Amino acid sequence: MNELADPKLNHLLAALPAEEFARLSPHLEPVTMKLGQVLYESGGALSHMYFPITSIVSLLYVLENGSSAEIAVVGNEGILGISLFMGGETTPSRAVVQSEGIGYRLGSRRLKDEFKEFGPMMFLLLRYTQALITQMAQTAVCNRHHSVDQQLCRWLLLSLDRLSGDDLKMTQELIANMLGVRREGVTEAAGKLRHAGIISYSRGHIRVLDRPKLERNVCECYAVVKKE
Amino acid sequence: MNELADPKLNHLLAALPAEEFARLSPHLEPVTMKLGQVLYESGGALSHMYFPITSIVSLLYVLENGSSAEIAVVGNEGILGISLFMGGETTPSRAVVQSEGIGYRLGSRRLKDEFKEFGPMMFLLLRYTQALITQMAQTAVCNRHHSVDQQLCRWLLLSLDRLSGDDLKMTQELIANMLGVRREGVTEAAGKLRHAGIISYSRGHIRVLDRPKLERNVCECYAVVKKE
DNA sequence: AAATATGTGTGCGATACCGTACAGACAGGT
DNA sequence: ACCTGTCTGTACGGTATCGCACACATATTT
Repeated sequence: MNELADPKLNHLLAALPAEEFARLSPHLEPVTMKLGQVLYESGGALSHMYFPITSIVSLLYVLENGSSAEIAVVGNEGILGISLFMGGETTPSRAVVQSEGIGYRLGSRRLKDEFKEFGPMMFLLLRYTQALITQMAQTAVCNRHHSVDQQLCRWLLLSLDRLSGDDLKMTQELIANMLGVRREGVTEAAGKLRHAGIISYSRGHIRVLDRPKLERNVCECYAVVKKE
Repeated sequence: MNELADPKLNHLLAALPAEEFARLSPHLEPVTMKLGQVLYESGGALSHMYFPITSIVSLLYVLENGSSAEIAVVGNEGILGISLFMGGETTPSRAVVQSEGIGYRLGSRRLKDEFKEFGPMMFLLLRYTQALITQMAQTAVCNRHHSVDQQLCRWLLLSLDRLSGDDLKMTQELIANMLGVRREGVTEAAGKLRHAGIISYSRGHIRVLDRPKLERNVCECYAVVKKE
């Protein structure tokens, strides 16, 4: 990668006043995030905080028996590694790259120093954490009360919002992991959407054809999370 | 109430260094929390932060159609109103008193001032928030993957841990609201536990007879949340 | 070209939970 | 003692999701 993306494409970094950004930017390290890459393991130590630019990362919570559920999604609107400044050294969830792309990262030491300046960075991080909590809560109720069909719509839209095009590279198997349902359930729900002419897909490539229709199928949870 | 409880029975206040506690304590206002009382409405403004002593409060997330799910429980180990210092003026969830009791509260203005001292209070609050996030995440996966039976066990144990005795005052209807299931589902699950000699109950009074057995029925989620 | 791996479609029966309906048990007030 | 409201027990069909099994299609490797 010869051309480096502007760190300010991450909304959080963009919201930082010039002075703070200048102080931080020498320490920002560009990283490419590969599909399926695990940034944090659940219970593991955190060495960096990540600022996605074109990538999307899922926060998964994994049970002992291996079944899992997505509790939040982070794209260029947010950051990964909030536990770092919240006081824990470890994170309870696993962070998996859901859509390949680039981003920046910041060493934990540097981040903590910046946080302890009690400046704009701290308030930004806290406000984002608040938004993340909201997203988690909404996801939790959605899990409980809405059908797989609806959840798939929500998931597609949330992913789409964080990407430029109408394409996403993602197998039904992986989506099933995120939603915490069977792969067959996703196949069926996706089949309905395809039949309705809303999406098309094949072997790990999904294309959204009719976004307005997709939005008419989704549950209220999408709007709430989007507002963030 | 002539006799006032010691504010330090709240773990968070207890963890505060003497100096900070002295500064805060004149502003702590004792409150009684009645069963079913709503401390915060979802989307509403927050005037105070609450420190439960003998009460237990549930954080509920309510959908448009009225169905709800509990996303976290707070007793004397924690606080209510984290949105206050996280930067939002409103909270996304509804806070309902689940077990009658007393507590203290602190005006939002005073709290924010204290938070901005960037002292021990801030770090305590942040660490607790981290624990709360963990609890929310665990609850979310539990919702998705575990049976009503297991969730009821978890719920009973979590409530019990925050009380002194083996009794709780709580109808099956309310438990159902918390777990986001039908009342009949709770009746059935509770019936099984009673039949197994683990609990007894009648008209809003539940008594746990055999806690070890209850713990053998619960899912892993309980242990994780308890560790906090 | 053949062999293998990966992703998707489909078709069961099993089951957990839902929605609804109603009956009985108990508490409190008049 | 009665009425009324609240809490609990039970039943029944309906449905979404599960768990499993297997066929098929399309990439990827050999």
